[in-house]
Amino acid sequence: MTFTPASKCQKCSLYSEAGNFCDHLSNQELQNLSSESRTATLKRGETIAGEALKTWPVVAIASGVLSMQHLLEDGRKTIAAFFMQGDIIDLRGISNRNRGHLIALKNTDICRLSPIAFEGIMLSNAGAQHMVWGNLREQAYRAIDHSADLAKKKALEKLASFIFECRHRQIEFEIGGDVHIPVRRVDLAEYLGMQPETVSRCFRILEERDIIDFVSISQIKIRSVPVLRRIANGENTAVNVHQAEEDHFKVLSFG
Amino acid sequence: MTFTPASKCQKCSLYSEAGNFCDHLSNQELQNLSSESRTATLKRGETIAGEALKTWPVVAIASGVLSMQHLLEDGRKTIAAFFMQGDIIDLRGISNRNRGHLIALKNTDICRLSPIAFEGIMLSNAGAQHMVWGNLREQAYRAIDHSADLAKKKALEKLASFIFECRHRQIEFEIGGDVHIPVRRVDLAEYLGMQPETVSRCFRILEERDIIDFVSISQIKIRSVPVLRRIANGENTAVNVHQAEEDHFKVLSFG
DNA sequence: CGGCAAGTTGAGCCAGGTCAACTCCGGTGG
DNA sequence: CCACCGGAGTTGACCTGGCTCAACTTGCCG
Repeated sequence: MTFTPASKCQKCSLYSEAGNFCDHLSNQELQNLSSESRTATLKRGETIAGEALKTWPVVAIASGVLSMQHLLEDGRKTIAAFFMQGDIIDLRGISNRNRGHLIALKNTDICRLSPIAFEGIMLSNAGAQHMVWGNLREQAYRAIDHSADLAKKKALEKLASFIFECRHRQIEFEIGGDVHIPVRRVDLAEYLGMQPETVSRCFRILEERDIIDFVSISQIKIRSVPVLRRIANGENTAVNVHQAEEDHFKVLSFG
Repeated sequence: MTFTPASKCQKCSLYSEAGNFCDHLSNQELQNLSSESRTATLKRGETIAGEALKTWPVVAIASGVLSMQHLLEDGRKTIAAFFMQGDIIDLRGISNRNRGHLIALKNTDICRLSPIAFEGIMLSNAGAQHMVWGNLREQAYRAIDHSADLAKKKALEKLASFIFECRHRQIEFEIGGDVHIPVRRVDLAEYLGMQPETVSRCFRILEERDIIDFVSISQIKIRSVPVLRRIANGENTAVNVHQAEEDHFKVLSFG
């Protein structure tokens, strides 16, 4: 029952798609890392147990979506971050404080990397180090940007930002122009700090104003990138186009 | 006019305080890094020019507070993250997108590290790599936690969380028990995504309920850590103590 | 084709935003 | 030493965006 690395790695996107972590490794490194690591598939709603994270604090995502969820005492739930294909989550030295839980939002393939093998590669393989370092920086600045979105933006603006975030993160060569929303409305609401009802209403507003079209519930087409961009950037004029029209009608009815 | 590393480094906290970056370097590394790097002092409100960040994208903070600020088109401003002593900000490959600006919130000493020297150290010095890696992870998870705070917490809960964040980040051996708020009310409001007026009101509520005391405007004493913790964790019972009393009065006046 | 989860729509309400007035405090100059 | 100033913080009164709750529609799966 000895597996060669190839058997589990060759069909894994972390190895087979350029730019991902395992793509940077030498055969020797891959062989070693592979034999010391454990793959798993999580179904939607499943979480990675806290115990498992202590011995396996480094998790690479091969496909799907993982979320970092925080739960308040009274049941309010927040999705603080999304992790997708290619992201490497390094929780070493973090588990002791009351961090959130890693929960799958759809079926998700992960690979728990051996911390020792991982650390060794990080010291000896400049290319791999560069990639992981860049990924972590990306995670950090993504979280910082997300904080900025949550802090002062209105619901519509947050949703517009989110659509751009999806577009930016999805693999380029997908269906031309369309943006894929990879999570349910509820998850989206928890990520953006709003209610599912509000998400629904805001989508409808964007649709009514011909800024986006729905191809399916999770697939949208941006009809006017500039307008959506201006909304995301908090430009009042963009949000108030509709408002201005209403004012116009009021003036008419008064005259 | 040749400076020995000692002249500018020996009085710098990045070198002199244990655990910071330069403390991990060999004399040779320090000498090299020092001669290739540039120190500077920013006054409150001053920013690091975008141009400078392209050639000097790695900034270490020796003292003071830097903020990452995002500006919306209509003037709304957000502080997305704080950076303090010991933090290393690595903006390589980030400046192209519309990230925020680095603005000092008080007089701040920084050191712009030579990217080349920095990269070299990261590849050869395991201890330094470990420290920087840990610091970046800390930044990432701090931002993720902050997102969780912003998303679903109420004003009072956010403020309580912030007090704990301050307590956690300040150097341990400071004035016993007191928590130092290192920024102005306005900055705090921008960080927590609320109005300065609301910050003020919430501080007053915490004070009225004997949960905190003000030693000075920027120095508070936590009188009940458990209660403050419960508020920060979003436990309704903690927030509603006051509410319950009011209900009681209502019942009385009705009877 | 029933049953359940996900999403949408509507009506009412409240936490916190907004605006304006006021206090407090450290610095400055006569 | 006091008068003055400007920036920071506080307080009060009012108003609204988005939360809440409840009913409804839609779509998926066995």
